[in-house]
Order: sequence, then structure tokens, then C-alpha cells
Amino acid sequence: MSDIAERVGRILDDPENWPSDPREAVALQRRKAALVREERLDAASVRTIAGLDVSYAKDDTALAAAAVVVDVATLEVVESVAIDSEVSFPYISGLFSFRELPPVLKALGRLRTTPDVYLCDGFGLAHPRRFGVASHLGVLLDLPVVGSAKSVLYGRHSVPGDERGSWTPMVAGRSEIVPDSAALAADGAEVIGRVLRTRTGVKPVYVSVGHRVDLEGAADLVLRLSPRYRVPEPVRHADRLCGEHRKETLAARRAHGE
DNA sequence: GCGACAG
DNA sequence: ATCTTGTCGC
Repeated sequence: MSDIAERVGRILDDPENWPSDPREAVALQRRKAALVREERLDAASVRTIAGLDVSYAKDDTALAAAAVVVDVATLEVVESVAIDSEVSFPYISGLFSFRELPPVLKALGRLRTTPDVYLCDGFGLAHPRRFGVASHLGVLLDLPVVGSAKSVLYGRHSVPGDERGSWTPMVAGRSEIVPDSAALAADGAEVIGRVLRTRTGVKPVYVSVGHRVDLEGAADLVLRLSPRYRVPEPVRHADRLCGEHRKETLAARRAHGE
């Protein structure tokens, strides 16, 4: 068993980590947000990165999670795992990680590879309490995690230029489009993330620091991982894999008469 | 109180 | 997120 698998087991087994009440979950977020650290990440030095995602059935009957490790230089898949699990927390915007992390951690525990960085489909600091899923995972493991989301939850930002690579800062505040978020940042507003155009003429993604990375390095990495699709490849692979796995699990259950 | 609301 | 057919465009 890998070192990570052992740590993951302890994290999953500790009931302190998994409140069943949303109010307690919010209190946990406020407590643990203080543990998030920002560290410089040299995107060029990252060899492998694990993309993480979860797939649900609409009626909560089945759930699957996947972790796909990709070589940053070649974008080749190094290793991939998919697992099935049960729903243990409702979907509540802002408390997303209490629903997604148990299955994600279970998948990470099955990985033989030890990736340099993890990439979540969601936010880190760009969260009302600065504790989105990427920060939550990062603090639990004390490892580098980047958040890359497909829509906004929280934060004010302006629209970046149309070209791939264009970006604007996201600053603290209720979700809103503003004329010039860079000016707000220059005036001292708290920068919580970055709106990044990964494909020319296509809706941008929203990058934020999870834990032990910096925004510059996180955005650099996400752009490198998105040479042909809007969503960075590790997350895209994980998304496809857990979707397939959930359907296969459901088909297998039906074959056994359930 | 009202509206917004990652996946 | 999921369910779901066709359709518009490079």
C-alpha cells in the first residue's frame, strides 16, 4: 500500500472530517480555511498531475469517482483508476467538497503513482469562505492542489480577451461581472482566482489556488494542460472515465437483478 | 426577505 | 451533475 493510501484511509475513517450537518460543515470550513498555504509552483517543474472528478446519477442511486494521472510534458495518461461509492452528503452549493471528497479520496487511495500536483474540477480560494474543494483536499492531504472550475460561484471579474491565454483576475465579492477587475486588484482588492481563456473564442475557465501552489503557477499549469480543449486534459479524462464507470456499474447491477 | 448558487 | 435529439459550424 502506498503512503498516500495509508493517509487517505485515516482521513476517511476520522468522523471529525465528515460532518452530516451543513451547519457543522460550514464551521469546519471556517476553521480549516486558516490552514491553506500558498507556495510558489514552477509549472515547468511539474512532471505528473492527477485530474479528479465525480459522476452522479440524477436520482443519487449511483456514484463513481476517477483519478487520472497525466504526464504534463506529453499529456499522455500515466495511470487511471475509477471506483464506485455512495452518496453521503447532499449537494449544497458552497459545501460541495463534503459530497465529492469521500469518493475522490477513495480513488486516490487506489493510485500506485504519486503525482506531483492534483487538479480538482471546482474552486479553491475562489469560495465564499476561501475553502472550496481544491483547498479542502489540499489541506487534508497537505499536498499541492489546483482548482479549475467551469462556472462561477463567488467573485467579481471582468471578461478576458478572446485569445487563448488572455485572463483577468477574480477578486473577492458576490459573483458579478465588472468593467475592470484588474483595476480593483491594483487598488488592493483581494485576488481569489483568475478567469483564463484556454481556447480562443470559447468560454473561459476559472482557476484558483487550492493549497501549496500560487495563482501564477496554477494558471500556467492549467493553460499547458489545455492545448486543445477548454477543460484541462487530466480533468477531462477523469470526467469521461467516471461517467463510463458509473454506467458500467449500473449495468452490472441490473444484470444481477437489482 | 430576496436572489444566487462550483458539481 | 444528469436526462436527451437534433443541429449548427469548422
